[in-house]
Amino acid sequence: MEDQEIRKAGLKVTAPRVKILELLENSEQRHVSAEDVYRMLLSANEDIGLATVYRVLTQFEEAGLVEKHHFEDGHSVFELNKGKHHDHIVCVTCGRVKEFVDETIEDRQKKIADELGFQISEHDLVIYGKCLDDACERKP
Amino acid sequence: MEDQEIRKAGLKVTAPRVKILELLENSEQRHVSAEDVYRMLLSANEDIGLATVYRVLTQFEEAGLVEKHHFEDGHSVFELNKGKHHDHIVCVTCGRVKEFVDETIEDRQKKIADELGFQISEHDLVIYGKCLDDACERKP
DNA sequence: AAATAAATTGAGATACCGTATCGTTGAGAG
DNA sequence: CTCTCAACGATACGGTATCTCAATTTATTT
Ligand SMILES: [Zn+2]
Ligand SMILES: [Zn+2]
Ligand SMILES: [Zn+2]
Ligand SMILES: [Zn+2]
Repeated sequence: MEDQEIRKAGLKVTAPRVKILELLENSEQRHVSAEDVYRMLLSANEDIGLATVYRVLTQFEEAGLVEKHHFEDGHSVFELNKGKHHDHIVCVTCGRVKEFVDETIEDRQKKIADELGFQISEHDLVIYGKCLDDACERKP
Repeated sequence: MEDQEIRKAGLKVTAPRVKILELLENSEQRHVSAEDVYRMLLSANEDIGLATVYRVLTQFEEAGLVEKHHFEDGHSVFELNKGKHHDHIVCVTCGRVKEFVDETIEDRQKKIADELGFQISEHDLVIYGKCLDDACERKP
């Protein structure tokens, strides 16, 4: 269960942590903000404070359970760590997010960092555009 | 002078706009935050409000005079628009920023957007790492 | 199972970046 | 020069995220 993962991360097993991890694993959307999580918890009648949501997500990030990304629209989004790196393409209209991996891009970045004298630690690549999905429309 | 550029952008030529544009053109650092600009203006004994700095930078961005980027450390940074697109590599220790252009990466992104059904509008690629500069150390 | 020490929680206060408001000032057209 | 409206500075405000703190809960030790 989730209990094991939480324990393995060096954290005590508490109701909020279990609920949030469950939620991330079962969520329709892979990429969710802290507010998204908070609202989902409210819908599920879970009495968990917003501060706790931020705290737990941050702890999960530090433990490597989740990753945090900054998209342009303002707030951070979190996603379960799948283990393999990927980048994102985001629809500027409907917010849909897709993931991709391109080894060529990855390799070029290593080369660039090398040439410019940087020991690369990570990178963020986000492509923004308009998706061609039929149901694409601005969110309320 | 700067007056021409501002006029060409469709904006009235006012002291704050001229001062801020001068500052961007003469600044040691190409990539500066609104707060940076504000502090530099204070140092130069210019009596310009922070709200005006934000306003003017935003107007410059809308006019295409400057570009705005989000790095991970929190606040936005602005830079004069050089006309040609480039990406950034940022030192996580000292904050040094270098620019690069890689046509291979640019091409791959177009291809990816195409394959995933997105009409690409822009992208943000930032590499983070530790620079090998002698004077690299965490800022106060 | 009860006691204990330490970590975690929720509510609210607080911090931070950036924007909106508003009365005053000043650019620039006529 | 006059007049009009954009732009200004100060300050209040908004949204996201963090901090504080008393009360609770966990997990370990009797
Ligand atoms: Zn869309
Ligand atoms: Zn992802
Ligand atoms: Zn740049
Ligand atoms: Zn450095």
